[in-house]
Amino acid sequence: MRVSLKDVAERAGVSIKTVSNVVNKYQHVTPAMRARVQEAIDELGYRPNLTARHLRKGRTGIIALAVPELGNPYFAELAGAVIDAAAEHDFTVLLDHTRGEREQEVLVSQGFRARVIDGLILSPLELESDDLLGREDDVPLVLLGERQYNLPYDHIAIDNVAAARTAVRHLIGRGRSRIAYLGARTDSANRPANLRLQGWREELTQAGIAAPDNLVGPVGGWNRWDGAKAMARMLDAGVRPDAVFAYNDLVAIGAMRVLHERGLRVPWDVAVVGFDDIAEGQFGAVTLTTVSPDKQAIARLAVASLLRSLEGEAEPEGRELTAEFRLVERESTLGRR
Amino acid sequence: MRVSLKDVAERAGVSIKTVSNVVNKYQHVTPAMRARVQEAIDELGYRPNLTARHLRKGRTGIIALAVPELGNPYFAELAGAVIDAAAEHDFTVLLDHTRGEREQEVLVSQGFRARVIDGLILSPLELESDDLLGREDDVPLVLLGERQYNLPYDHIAIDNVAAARTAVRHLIGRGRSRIAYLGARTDSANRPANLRLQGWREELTQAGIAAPDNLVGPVGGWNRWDGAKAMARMLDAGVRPDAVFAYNDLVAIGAMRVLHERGLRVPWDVAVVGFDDIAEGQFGAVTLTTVSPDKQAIARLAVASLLRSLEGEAEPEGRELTAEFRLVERESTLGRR
DNA sequence: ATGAAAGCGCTAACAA
DNA sequence: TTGTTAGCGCTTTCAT
Repeated sequence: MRVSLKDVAERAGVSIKTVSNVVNKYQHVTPAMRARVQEAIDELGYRPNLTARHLRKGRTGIIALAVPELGNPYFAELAGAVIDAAAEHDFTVLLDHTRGEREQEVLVSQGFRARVIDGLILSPLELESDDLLGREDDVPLVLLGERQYNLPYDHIAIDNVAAARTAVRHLIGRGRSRIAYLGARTDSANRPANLRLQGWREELTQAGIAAPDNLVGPVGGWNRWDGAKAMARMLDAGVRPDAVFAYNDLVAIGAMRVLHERGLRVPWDVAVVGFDDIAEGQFGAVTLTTVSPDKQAIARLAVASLLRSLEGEAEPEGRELTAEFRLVERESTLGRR
Repeated sequence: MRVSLKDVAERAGVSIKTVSNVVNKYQHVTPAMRARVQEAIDELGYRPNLTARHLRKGRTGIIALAVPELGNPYFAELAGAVIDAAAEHDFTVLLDHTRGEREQEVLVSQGFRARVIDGLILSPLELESDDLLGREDDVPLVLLGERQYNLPYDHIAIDNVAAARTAVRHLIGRGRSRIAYLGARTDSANRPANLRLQGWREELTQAGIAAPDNLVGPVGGWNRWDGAKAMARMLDAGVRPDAVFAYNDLVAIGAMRVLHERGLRVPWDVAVVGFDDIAEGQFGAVTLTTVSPDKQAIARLAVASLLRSLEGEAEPEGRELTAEFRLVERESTLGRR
């Protein structure tokens, strides 16, 4: 069996408390005593049992992060940022994925698998407000992403409408006028407004440019294939945009592949702007102009929000916390330099 | 404070044990009693404290996975597979990343951050055998990846030499004769043999094709930029391969970008084969031929290995466990169909 | 500065 | 079938 505090105490001929004091770097221990205990610790190869410590303290030092899927580089990169942000506060991260399925998201929010945690960061895709309304779990929760909820949980995102408008404005500035939006989810009727779609519409309207429905491409998901299919469908329908603003980089990349297959040149025939600034967009035959959310800031804000509820024991407030974004201009709108 | 078993027991007017029996779905409980206890549980909103259970059972149900970085889609996709494989056995996954830094890898292997775990899956990049030799941590460990160690820990990988040979054979079959290898790490002198490089050399030699040193491109890392720099350096040196076998897909993608910039057409001027089969390779202007390791199998084997040491309490054996791979042929060697 | 002892919430051996 | 009780290993008053 593993050595415990008691074993060390016996070996050193002192009480458990003293050993505990040494382990926890308590101030008032005589150097001699400290050395003696340390020797016993080293000899026995003692390592504290964190589970016991957690039970006693009521904290585990673990926070969970649940994202739709790690195969989406945005979430993988975000997860990396969260791990780093958590580590700064000596927290470690339990990772789960929901496949973007509502049922999975609900389970996670209720603490289905990860009940050993001090807090939960959830990035929902399908979750509805109602699902969180009767939440029984008392673990602090913070929400990430474009979806908006009117709930007593902090929500962290960038200003999606402003970001979308920035992207569309950039395209207009490059002389485009038939700007498509790729990535509308029209499958579920009562789905709340898509903020990026809204931003697209607002900016076009303000510029006095038409925003017809046939320039809005619906998708079944937000991956490369979904983008490819949506782009193909639009072109097959005879619609010929001179620019595409995609829900995210993956959709944009899928769309670019189809444009390439059809002999349409990016950006000359069709300019493309994505969203997320995943590393993949910096390579490929045509690098991708994209909205770059500050992932580090999002991660830091999320962890800080959790820490806040953890320390204050205050009631959750449902604050809207906003991270910065910037437009990164690359070849898919500028062309090769 | 949270409700505990005791609270429920009092409320229901039964003993703690009975409540525990109900919670743990113990067989021999009368339906009436079960209903009564369940009612109390629901009324009080009782949720078991897993930390206490863990302390008692000596197990946490958590395994840790440490990869170099989640920004590399291969590791992100692998992490997803591990999460799924672990979930099948009711384990959750704590994720950590090492940035491929030896020091971080050592810390993780010693249980630096994640000491609340039942097992550890580590995918090392820089770690040396010596680092693991004096390992104090008694948590079961399993190693992943190309590096080979002669240590009493299970190691899971595909047959890297065979995989590399398959890739090179494919290129030879496409009529290529000046096949470069991109991704040699020559920075640390005493680095063990690079199995993929070895496979490249073996296959060329067997085919009676020269394998000169100037066709071996050294890299500083295994990301897209490293691939781009290595490719550029080789071309700048006046070396003109007609094919490139890259250490992984990211290096291949970086190389393809440079080839594109220089007006060299893939696959006509230069064919490219990668390694990992990340989703990104299926898109882009030219889809990527690649060696596809069975990530699900790797994940399953890793989890199974951990479970084995957990249950058997047997001494670690240092088995070599091999997952399958296959070559996925795409446009970067076949051209557009 | 150090020790004694209670107890965090749970499981499991033993009793009834 | 259900109850009693002894810890799992640690932290933390309260004494000394």
